[in-house]
Amino acid sequence: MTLVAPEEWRPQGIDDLEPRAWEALREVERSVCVTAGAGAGKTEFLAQKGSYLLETGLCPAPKRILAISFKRDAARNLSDRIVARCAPDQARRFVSMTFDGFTKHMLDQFREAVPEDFRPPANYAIAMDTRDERNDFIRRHSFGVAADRLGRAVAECPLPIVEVENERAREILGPYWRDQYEHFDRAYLTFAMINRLVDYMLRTNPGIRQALISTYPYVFLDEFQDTTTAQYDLVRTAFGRSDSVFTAVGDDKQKIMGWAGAMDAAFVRFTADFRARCTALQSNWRSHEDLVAIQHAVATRIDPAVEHAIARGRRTVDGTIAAIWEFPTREDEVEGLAEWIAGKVEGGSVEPHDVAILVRMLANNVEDELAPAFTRHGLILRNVARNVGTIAIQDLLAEELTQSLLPFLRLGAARRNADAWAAARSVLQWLESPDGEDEIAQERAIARVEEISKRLRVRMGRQAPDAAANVRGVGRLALREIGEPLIRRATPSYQRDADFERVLEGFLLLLEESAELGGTWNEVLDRFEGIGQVPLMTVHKSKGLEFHTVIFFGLDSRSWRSLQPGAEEELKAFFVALTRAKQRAFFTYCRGRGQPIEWLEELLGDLLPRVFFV
DNA sequence: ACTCGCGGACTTTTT
DNA sequence: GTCCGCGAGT
Repeated sequence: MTLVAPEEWRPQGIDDLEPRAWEALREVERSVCVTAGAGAGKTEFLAQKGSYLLETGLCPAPKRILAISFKRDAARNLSDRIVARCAPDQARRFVSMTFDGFTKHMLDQFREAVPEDFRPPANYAIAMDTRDERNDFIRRHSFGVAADRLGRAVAECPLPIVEVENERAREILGPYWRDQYEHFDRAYLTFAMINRLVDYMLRTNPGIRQALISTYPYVFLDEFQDTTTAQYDLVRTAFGRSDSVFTAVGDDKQKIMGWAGAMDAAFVRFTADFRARCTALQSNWRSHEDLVAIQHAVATRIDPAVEHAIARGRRTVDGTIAAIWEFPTREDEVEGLAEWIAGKVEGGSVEPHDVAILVRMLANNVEDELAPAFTRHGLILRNVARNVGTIAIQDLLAEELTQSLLPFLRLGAARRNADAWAAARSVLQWLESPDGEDEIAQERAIARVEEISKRLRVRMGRQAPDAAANVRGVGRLALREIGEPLIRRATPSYQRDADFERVLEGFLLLLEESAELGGTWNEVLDRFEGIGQVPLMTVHKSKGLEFHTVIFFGLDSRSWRSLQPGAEEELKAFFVALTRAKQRAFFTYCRGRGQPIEWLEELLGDLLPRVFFV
């Protein structure tokens, strides 16, 4: 394998990196802490740095890079970018995992090394850490604690429990761990527990820690601002005071997970503990200049020392690009919103799926409220958090099953679809060798894609998507042709029948539902993917996404806690909503639902004018 | 039957 | 920060 000299290495797929990104990329001796604001190209930066380390041999075989993300699609996205750039034997040494994937992997590999007092049995199961389950425990033992506090305590108290200082926590956590191990048909571990077990195991086994350090001289941490105390403790136990070089990337201005345990001042602590050098990327590739100016005004309120981002997006719309829309009543607000979107869509200036409706919370309730008005205006609202069966639409679309079946269904619907071809081929590649071990022959892959899509084309040509049975049948045929056992083997979470069935049933239900309005197979698949529909989601779910136009619905104190100074994360949530927009951002509000926006006017002045609807 | 005060939920990811 | 439900008290 030929290596590139570090000074000759160039980024791939993009023209160039900004100077700050170059510096952070070339820093391979010392840990770096990179603040990547909205639209700064966080994932792209990590992908470039990964390629740099692998292609220059700065991370030589058999050493590896460990990249830790929070969400599965973020981990996969990063890994895909590395695979697209690097030679297979290099890409294989880039280990991109979720935090929970990494800790579970560690526990499974080194379970025997966990001290006996807390060693879980080999056949433990994963418990979803729901509020209901915690409340069930609290009721059974008559403890007077809130479910959220219990969850926090489990995550924050290191093992062994006898050494926990807080007496009350000790009293509750002892029974909690015992219950999880013994109360049910077998041991059920939550990810927070697994985190603590691995931390305990590493503290008591310096040899394993050494092996870990020597395997991973480089560690990437994505979305660092959301790291929980438990995760941070584990990272420090594993890699603190070692030579491993960290690249932590995130944006403290977008820290909106504090209520779920995200650590305060993560960047400050990290910088101190890992003697990291801090830098901030300057570009915003997402939004245009006028939006960036507004974003900056809010950013300054969050962090007075923040630099002004350099807007790299081009403005393509005329007129007002940001405003507060004020309506007399909630009904007017709903109607005005639907009418405005319908007008823009009919005018052809924007696609429905590029206009996002963001809410502070309770998206399901808002869906019920908005849907009738949207229907009247010929729009389809898509609440991405809505469950089909027992899985949320947004999660379903990111599932391996969906990602595997959809390209083939697309090819079944239309022969010419270059994107679907490429996607279908990479699905087969991944199924045949999930670890990228041996390349399947190009011709064979092409032949199989052709063979499978031809069978689907025949069936889909014969049967229009007009009966539920047809639609389900085609979905199942795609699964059979590609190979259910193959898909299940390649995806750890599909090993259990119940988990796989849950995703498959969701897939078939959404497909069925997408066919209810009739049309061609391609139209059905568009509807399945949400093309032509207006997405609705909470600000939290919108994190990391971007839309042409963003409309925040309900900027009132009933759904939005005080935006007063001090309610830091609320302001940050407002910032996250604002920064999802590429072109336009509006905030709706109706009189008689509180007056939370005074400070906004004071802060943004003419930048965010109020527009009165009657 | 009513009020008052208190506490909890809201916002989410993960094999 | 606000809403909702619950139990205690009138």
